[in-house]
Amino acid sequence: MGLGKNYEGQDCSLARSLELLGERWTLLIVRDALYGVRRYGDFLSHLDIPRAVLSQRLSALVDAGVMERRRYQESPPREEYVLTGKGKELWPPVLALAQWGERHMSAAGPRRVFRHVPCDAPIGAGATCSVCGAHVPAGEVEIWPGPGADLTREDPVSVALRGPHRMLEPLP
Amino acid sequence: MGLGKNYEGQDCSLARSLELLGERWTLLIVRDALYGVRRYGDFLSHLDIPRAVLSQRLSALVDAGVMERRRYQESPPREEYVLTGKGKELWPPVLALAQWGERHMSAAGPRRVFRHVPCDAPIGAGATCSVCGAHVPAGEVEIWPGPGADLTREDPVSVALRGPHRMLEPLP
DNA sequence: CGGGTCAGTTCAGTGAATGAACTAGGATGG
DNA sequence: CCATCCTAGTTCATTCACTGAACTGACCCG
Repeated sequence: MGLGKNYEGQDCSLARSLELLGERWTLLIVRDALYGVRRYGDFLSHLDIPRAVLSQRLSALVDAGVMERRRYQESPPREEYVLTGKGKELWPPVLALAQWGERHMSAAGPRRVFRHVPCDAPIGAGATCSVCGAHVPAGEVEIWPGPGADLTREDPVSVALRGPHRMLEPLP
Repeated sequence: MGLGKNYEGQDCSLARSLELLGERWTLLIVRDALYGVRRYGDFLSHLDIPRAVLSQRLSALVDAGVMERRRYQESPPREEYVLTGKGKELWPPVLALAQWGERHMSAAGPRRVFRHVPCDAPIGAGATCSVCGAHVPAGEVEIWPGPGADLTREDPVSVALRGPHRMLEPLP
């Protein structure tokens, strides 16, 4: 998507968001990051994204302050990408889009189920807990495979997500 | 975005949604439709979108059951595009993305303010009313210009949005 | 030294977006 | 009745972005 090139005339915060997030692949990268994916190679194998695009998108997310690139070992030097606070706040829109897709685009039932850990209760509309009713931050969410989950993928991230997993905890 | 071409390997409802909604311009068209825009020419002048792209996107939205194309006058024959129930349910994700943009991408303050009409109260996170706490459907929302609004645009939709407007009501 | 891994970059080919011009059905006005 | 205008598109050449494959470079292991 033409970064900064087009949506500029739009008098709308949605357009501001989409200049960054509306690019192909970008929201899927953020979703994976929320799940806990941190390494270049894991994004690559889980998303099946061209390497050049992944590099460009990660740089854009870092430049926008949504992710942070940091060295997690010195020898050999290895970088990881983690969400900043700004990035973690993308959890409600990502969930809202996923829930819409689940209701309207997914025939086989939910692929993933999200639970509020303190309440051990499912999460409903607007990222609120169905028991305590509070807005649930990403860190209090556990991801479970749902009935519509695809069990054929063999990349490390897909394999790790066959069991429950706390969101934002490193994966795999 | 490669419709049906790429995100297919993705085991995720978000990817299903993005195959349709992740294409350039599509969510902005949905936003305008939520505001009440219905006619080809109004989308065109408000969005500054190439005609060919608008035609393709509207067709895709109609094919996906998000919008409905219908004749609103016979002579001369004129078509309008209105959101279906499935389309109106995109209001929570659209709002969530716009709110994120407002918090993190908009320096000048909110461009638009949304109010829950029965309660006359602002709408908060998760498309819930800040007074009654209920989930607010798009039809109960009124749009007001906010402090960051751009008052220089002169297309009919921008002009109409300088005053308050009930969402989904025909615009302009 | 040879082979392997990780994290990228480079590059040619393809497909989509863009803007301008064109089309078509009907209304409007003199 | 002819010229012009309006709305809603389609067509087309150009530009741009995405894609997949190959390549680079830093480092480790045996």
